[in-house]
Amino acid sequence: MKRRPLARSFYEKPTLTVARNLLGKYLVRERAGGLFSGRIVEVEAYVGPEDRASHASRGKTKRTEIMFGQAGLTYVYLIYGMYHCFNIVTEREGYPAAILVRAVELESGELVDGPGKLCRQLDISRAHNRHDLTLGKQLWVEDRGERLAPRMIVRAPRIGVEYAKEWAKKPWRLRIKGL
DNA sequence: AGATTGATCCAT
DNA sequence: TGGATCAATCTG
Repeated sequence: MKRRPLARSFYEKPTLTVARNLLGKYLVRERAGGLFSGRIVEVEAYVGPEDRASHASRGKTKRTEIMFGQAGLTYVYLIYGMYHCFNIVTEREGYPAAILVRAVELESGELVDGPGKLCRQLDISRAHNRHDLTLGKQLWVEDRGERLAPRMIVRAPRIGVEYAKEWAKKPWRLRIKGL
């Protein structure tokens, strides 16, 4: 099967637009045994330097500088010393924004619900930090023709960011309805 | 509700 | 250099 990674232009757009467009796309992982993929069913947007829920809101550090970088690259970090979270950088260079992929549906139909479990399942770790998703190697996102009507997308506040006060209320978690 | 676990960040 | 924090998950 031909590899058709989404182009950089897909990611160089307003983060909420990219987030919406990511739902129904496929996250593909290349392993020794072949290709494994999951249909993206839930994401969260982290947008701009003001967003207190975003790691980038405390400025550019060694860890977070990737969020200020080129769209279409990954931001993978370790959380609670145990779990990895997989994010995709969006928008223009210099503007910190990314999308956390929270849940996918495997080819088997199994729902992998939660960013830590998702990374464990697809064997994604910090080794994949700053990986370029537009190359179609090891890890990428592809379009398999699914188009979601707006009414199929449910918006809700982001998980686990209560410390962000006002920003925690923003409905920047997007999920395919019925999952 | 509590424990887990270690990288990161910043101030003591 | 020490300690608080954390975009999560599991167990009870």
